[in-house]
Amino acid sequence: MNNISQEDYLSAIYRNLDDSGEIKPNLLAAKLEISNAAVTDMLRKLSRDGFVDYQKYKSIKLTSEGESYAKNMLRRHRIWEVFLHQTLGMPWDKVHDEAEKLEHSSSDEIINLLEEFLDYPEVDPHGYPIPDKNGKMKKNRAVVAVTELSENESAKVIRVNDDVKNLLSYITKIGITLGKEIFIKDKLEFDGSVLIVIDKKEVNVSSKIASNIFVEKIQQSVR
Amino acid sequence: MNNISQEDYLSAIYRNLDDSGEIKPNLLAAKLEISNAAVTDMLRKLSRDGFVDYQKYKSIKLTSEGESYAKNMLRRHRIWEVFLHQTLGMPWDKVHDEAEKLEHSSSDEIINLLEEFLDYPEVDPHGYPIPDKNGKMKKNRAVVAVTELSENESAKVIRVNDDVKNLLSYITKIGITLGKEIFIKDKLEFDGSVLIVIDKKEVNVSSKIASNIFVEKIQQSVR
DNA sequence: TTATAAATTTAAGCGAGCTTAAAAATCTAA
DNA sequence: TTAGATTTTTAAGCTCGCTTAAATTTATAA
Repeated sequence: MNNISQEDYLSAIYRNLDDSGEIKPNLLAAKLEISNAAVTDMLRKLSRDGFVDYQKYKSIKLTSEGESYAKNMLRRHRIWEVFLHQTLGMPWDKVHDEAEKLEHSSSDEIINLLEEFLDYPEVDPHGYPIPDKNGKMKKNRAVVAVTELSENESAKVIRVNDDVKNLLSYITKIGITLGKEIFIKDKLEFDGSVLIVIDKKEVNVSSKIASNIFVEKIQQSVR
Repeated sequence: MNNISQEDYLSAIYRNLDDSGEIKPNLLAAKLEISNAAVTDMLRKLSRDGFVDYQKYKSIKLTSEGESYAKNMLRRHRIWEVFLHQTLGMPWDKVHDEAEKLEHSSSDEIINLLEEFLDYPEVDPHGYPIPDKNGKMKKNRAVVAVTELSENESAKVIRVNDDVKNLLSYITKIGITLGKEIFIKDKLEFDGSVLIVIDKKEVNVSSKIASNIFVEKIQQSVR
């Protein structure tokens, strides 16, 4: 390919597919923050080049070629994120934007060398799995959003959505990192927010934020 | 700035300034492999934006802002080269092209972190000095091209031009690396080529290549 | 000095990727 | 079922960075 714009489209499509593996042009336009008309335009090109299945007024699917390409972009992105965070010590709420630029400018050769240097990491700094050279990717661990937890449950943070603007920097402020234990002290019906305990401090977290933090429940030990 | 094309122009201008700190549009067009007309076009924009001093039909100069910008691009480029070669083990004849892409996609923050990680390298893998954060750069070491050596002189390779296509991969084939000692066995008048000894093997090197290899003479010990 | 060559600019035009506005198709809810 | 809302496409137009061709300026060499 060799085209930043087309790569961005493929990435955005892949990241936002619905349960049936499709995405509507309208949502894609919103994610890319461009007009619907521009999306229509580009879809014709991506279709012409064999990356998407596209028919007028229909939802968009990726062809298998498009999917491999998108998955490879995801691989590049996440490997760069690991490098930036782990090797260079960049905070996890900054690596997404930087990786977004780097992923367009690096050959597969660099990515493979980086992967080796990093000793084949399995997840990025936000807990998302990294596709291997052949596009194989571990399934996301079976996690639930914090909104799904009940009162008095404890859980361990496994993954955090890195796609939503400013979410991460807020999450960082209240002390959440991967692996951290949290305790649900209270769930507030009227706005869906959750009162959680982190590091012995109580924080009220809005439902929007809680729905983007994914955890594994910790079995309460019987005393 | 935030513009790959303009960054490429500034880099190319800076890298190819003549002794009086100027470059002609014609040469710039050749280096960038585009038409003279395109250069004229872009020069107006770079001038409008305060990066170059430009008057119709005159040679191009960089403003101080343009020079800082270009020097920073050089810094980014060379730090990436060191990383690719030293940390990832990429051959020195491949790092230039890869760094050319990465240099446009990395914030100063990444570059500064990389520099620290690499422990403040002074030269890139081809022996060129790396500007520091403030744009300060060690002078190139006082070297001479291999074409300047006389018969029976020994010398140590200090720097190699990384700008000329395919030069490096050829140089690598005949065994030249930074720090390597060479011995001038013969100079052939009729074509300017040089017969040099590397690792006890004799190689005839054309004057074009020899003029791009820079060395320090080694004082012959008196026996 | 001047004719010719070379360099540079101007002019017209092209494709990519975007925009807004209007038209057409599809969805949704009474 | 259908009217109104929403989504999608089409159409026209913009900027950017490039091209080729022609015009103009500058450099060179007889």
